[in-house]
Amino acid sequence: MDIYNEKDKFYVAVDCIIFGFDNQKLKLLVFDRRIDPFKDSLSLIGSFVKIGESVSDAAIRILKDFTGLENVYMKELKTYGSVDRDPGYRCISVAQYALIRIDNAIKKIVEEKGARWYEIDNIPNLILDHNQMSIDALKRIEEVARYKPIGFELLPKKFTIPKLQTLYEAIYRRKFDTRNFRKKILSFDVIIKLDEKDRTTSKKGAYLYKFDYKRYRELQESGYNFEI
Amino acid sequence: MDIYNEKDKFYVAVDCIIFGFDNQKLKLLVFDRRIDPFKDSLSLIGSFVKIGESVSDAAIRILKDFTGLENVYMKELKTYGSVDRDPGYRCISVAQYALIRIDNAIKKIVEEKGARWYEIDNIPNLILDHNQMSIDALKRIEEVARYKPIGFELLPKKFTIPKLQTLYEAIYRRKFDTRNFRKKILSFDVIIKLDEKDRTTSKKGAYLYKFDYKRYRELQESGYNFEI
DNA sequence: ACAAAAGTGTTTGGAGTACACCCATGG
DNA sequence: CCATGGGTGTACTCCAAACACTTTTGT
Repeated sequence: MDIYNEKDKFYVAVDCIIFGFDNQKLKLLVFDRRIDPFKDSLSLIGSFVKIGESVSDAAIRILKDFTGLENVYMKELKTYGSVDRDPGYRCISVAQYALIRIDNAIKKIVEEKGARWYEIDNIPNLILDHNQMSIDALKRIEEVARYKPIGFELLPKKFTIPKLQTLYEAIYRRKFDTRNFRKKILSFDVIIKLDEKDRTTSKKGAYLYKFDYKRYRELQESGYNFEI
Repeated sequence: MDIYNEKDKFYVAVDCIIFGFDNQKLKLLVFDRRIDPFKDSLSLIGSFVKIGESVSDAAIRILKDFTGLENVYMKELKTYGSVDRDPGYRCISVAQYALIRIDNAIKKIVEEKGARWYEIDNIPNLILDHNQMSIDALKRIEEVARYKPIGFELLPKKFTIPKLQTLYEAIYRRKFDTRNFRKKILSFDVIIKLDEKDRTTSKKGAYLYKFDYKRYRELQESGYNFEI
């Protein structure tokens, strides 16, 4: 074992599966490739890891290069390592999924970069194994959302409970009962009611809340379970 | 982006975190390295992925080479990709965790290979980031065991309910109530009672059961939840 | 007969689910 | 004044958790 053989060296790529929420639907960020290989096809964003860079740093760099975003919720999904996954050269990809807030700033940035949001049940053909990555990432989000409050990563800093509910309904593709949903969310005791209302979606207006990261971490340390 | 640079090529390793259960404690399989680098240190098993081999095939090959085992429950844990994780050369490792049944055959094999089982809360110093891998894998097992019946992978084909309970107590490091545990396990309806008894641990003898993989898959397809 | 593990039921509290109406406001 | 989305309470069901004694049999 442990025989060093120069032939057995690989390109290592990072591909990012980026999800956003536009207050209605859960969406995937897809890029129109302007350069070869696969020019004019659709793909996720990705790039090779540089030899002097950690895989996670590469992921952060790639996300920033393509979207301008930093401090984004991003986690490793899994490694895609089949021999023939990329016909051009032998390359393994460490896929990462990211959750971002869609606001006007990001909207503009991504459009400039030739990107588009697609609804998750209407994803177009992507290059290589990028469709599989998207499917796997979506499944992972469903799993993770079950016991970690990742939903807040997709919402603006200030959000209303009805929006939060719409988000979870988008993730799980089913409706929740308003009263039960509120009860559950509030019972976690990790969101703080603000004195402002959001009147953009109703005349009455809905109270804005913010996520209490500090309290969340406290509860998490003590083994609390956020199962939705 | 996508600039091919021969310099940016990596060795890709697979390291396997192998857990076993000896009817009492959950244990980790650790190897005494007989070759350089790190000769005479302790480590997990691992090797480089070959250029013509998928990452998952490499994992299967490595496990077989070191333990002789095939058809083992093995899943990807995560990728370890820091720049300085291996001082010798730039190398990323795709760690995999595996669950195996400890029987006499495997006992003999692993001893011949210079391997030893260590109790999970008494793991010695391992090379590189292998201690971190073990910690991460253990945490993952706890998570997965919560909603998938992976426990059966660690037990003999025929097992008793008290043994199954001991296993879960080893994974979660806490005691369960006998009556509630039985009730829960039997309610899943995925184990089949046999006509034999195991009398090795008591005079009365405990009925042996086997896992019903077919039924398990059926239930899984229909979205059943095996939360312990 | 006794030690040691296997096996068995019931009660209780809390959480999930189902369900329908009033509120506030802008137009 | 009415249309629209926001917000609230209760009853029922079911599952998890707590809890103690009997059975079997080798020694």
